[in-house]
Amino acid sequence: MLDEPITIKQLAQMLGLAHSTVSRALNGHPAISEATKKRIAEAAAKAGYVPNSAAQSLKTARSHTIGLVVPDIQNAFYATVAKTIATAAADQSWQLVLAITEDQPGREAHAIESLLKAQAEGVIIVPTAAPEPETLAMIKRLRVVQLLRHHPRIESPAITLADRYGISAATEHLQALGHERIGYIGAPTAVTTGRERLQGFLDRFSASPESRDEAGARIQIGPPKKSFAADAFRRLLAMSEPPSAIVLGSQSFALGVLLAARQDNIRIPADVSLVGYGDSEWCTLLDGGLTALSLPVQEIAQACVDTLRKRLEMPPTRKSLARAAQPEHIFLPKLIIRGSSRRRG
Amino acid sequence: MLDEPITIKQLAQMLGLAHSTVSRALNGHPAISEATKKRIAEAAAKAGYVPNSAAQSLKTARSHTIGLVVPDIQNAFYATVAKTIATAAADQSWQLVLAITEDQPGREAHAIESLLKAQAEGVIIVPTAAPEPETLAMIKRLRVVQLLRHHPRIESPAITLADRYGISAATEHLQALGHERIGYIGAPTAVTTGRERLQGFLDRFSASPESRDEAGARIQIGPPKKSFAADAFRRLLAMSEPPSAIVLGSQSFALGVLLAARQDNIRIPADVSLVGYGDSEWCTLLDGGLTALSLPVQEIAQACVDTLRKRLEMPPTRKSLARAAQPEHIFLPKLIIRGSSRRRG
DNA sequence: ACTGCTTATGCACACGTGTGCATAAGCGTA
DNA sequence: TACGCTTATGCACACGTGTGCATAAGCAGT
Repeated sequence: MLDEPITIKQLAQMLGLAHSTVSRALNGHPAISEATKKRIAEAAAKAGYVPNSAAQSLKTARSHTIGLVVPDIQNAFYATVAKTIATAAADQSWQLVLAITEDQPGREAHAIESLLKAQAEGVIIVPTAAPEPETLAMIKRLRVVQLLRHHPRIESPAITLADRYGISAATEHLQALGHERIGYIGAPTAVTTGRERLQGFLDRFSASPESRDEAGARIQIGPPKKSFAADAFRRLLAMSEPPSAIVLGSQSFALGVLLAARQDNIRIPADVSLVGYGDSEWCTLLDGGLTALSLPVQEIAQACVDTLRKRLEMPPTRKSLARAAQPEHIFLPKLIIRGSSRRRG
Repeated sequence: MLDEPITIKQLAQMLGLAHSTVSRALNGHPAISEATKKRIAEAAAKAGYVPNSAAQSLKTARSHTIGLVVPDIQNAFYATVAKTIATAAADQSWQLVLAITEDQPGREAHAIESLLKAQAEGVIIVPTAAPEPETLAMIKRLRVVQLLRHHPRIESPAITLADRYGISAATEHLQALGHERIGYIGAPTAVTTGRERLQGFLDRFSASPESRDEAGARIQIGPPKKSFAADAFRRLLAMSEPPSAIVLGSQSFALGVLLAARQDNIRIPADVSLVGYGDSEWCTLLDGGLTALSLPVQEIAQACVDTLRKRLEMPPTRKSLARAAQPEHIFLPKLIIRGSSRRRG
């Protein structure tokens, strides 16, 4: 900003050439002699010439821009995804535009509109529970890959987790340890992930209507915040027949529950067994560690990149894009058994 | 991509108007009647018209783009900064371009060049230890705010931490508890932060050359990785006269050290006292918690945004920008005393 | 000398948008 | 009717870049 940027025309004038020749030389056009190319390249470097990508985008209709739209970058899962995508983007000379929705459809709409204006070539998005109709219309005009959540009205490949299976396995693990009264703290069911996970929990109580009703009474659904987890945990333990084990349905809950337990002098697993959702780096720091569903974060992030890249290479016909709109990758969470789950004693 | 984007000309043609009239109407120009404005706005919404920001940038010489260049987005500190900046960016209708350097000058160069091409209006950067000369030249042409680190050859305001003071206070705390043999695990001194922190540690041993030499022998410098922290911790404890307390000089070290201690059955603080750098969310999860230097992350992130915004409003004259190049904000870390530091017994 | 072929370069236009200037329409006043 | 003033709209150009086409130069073959 201090120095006005140099344009290709000025550079050409300095060299006594037409700007078209300079353009071709810098883009490696075969019709320009090596000697001229070299001379131009050196002058460009010396003058600090940098092409204006707005002009390039306008002319070539290629923005070299991709978008990443996530609810929360402070979440370790999304941070890992962001890192993987940012690295891949740099390798491909893409520009990565980051938008954080905090699960608010308004912010989501803003992000998508901005990416549409910028003619983004691809977008990786974790959709909110209820995107605005305008947002859905705009998303149709972008090449999208959905991550984790899968909104029914967004036609695009989706990279998802077998959440229902995972929570079901976690619950089964507790049942196998003799626990009968099992609680569940889960994220809102407005999004697919929340629904799937709750369903996975309920699946383990489908034997009789009574057991199902009983399990239903020990369900706490709320926002993925530490504070909610702590409150929900205390509510569960305050029941007349409190659970002897609890399944957590979101990454964000483990810490809140553990801190509440520590404050209230509840011993894990002596008083309550616990299964968390998603490994945290501090999982092994507790005595005995936290039993948890481990998510293949790296693999998921890589799948995002690979899927997006494949999608970018596709011809932009309605047919081929629609054909590839089926969910492509479903990853399995893996139950890692550590010290926080123990046979009911 | 499925539907070709609609241009303002097509929209104008549909309405039987000149595209200039449509442009003025959409931008709220006073010379267009309210009735016409309304008609145009409705048609635009109906047709899903979205202006091409490349063309807008080209014409108006405003990119509405800012950049964030950080070493590592998985680090909680940078994640918080990213969140704050992303939120502010959305509020201002800026587009946020994220680049991750992993402290590699090559990646940094790539990021800066990309932002320069995109005519970014402002950049928040954590510079690497040794930016390439070309990178420095390019940075001169952008409006920059430096974060945490302060490279001497980058003329720009910097938001920094009083690292030397902080580590010095942490060391003093341990000395006040009767510890004499104190170890230090620190990040490389090629960057300002690493140097300042080490200096803060050494400051507490400047009484005599002997004490200084002795302290120097208990210093471990290496990459900010958990694995290095664990190794360094073990090396310190394997000394013939091992330290009774250790100061950690980077966020990334606490977890590595704690896990190594757990594996080796070293009790904290019974065997070794510990002071960490930076609060982690799990700090209070340990028995008694981790004594640590708490960083005002929120405030720092907000200062970045405020400083950048102020800088963007400045007239682009060399003088006014240079005048504002002095470091503007220095934040104080605050020592939070928890259970991991105890009187030497 | 003329033709044909390759190589190297310039001219002119296009991309989608914003904006200074000119123009047209409407309307009241002399 | 002619004039001036306001209001509403269109024309034409510019932003920086890439590219089809034309042109110029060089050179070999008839």
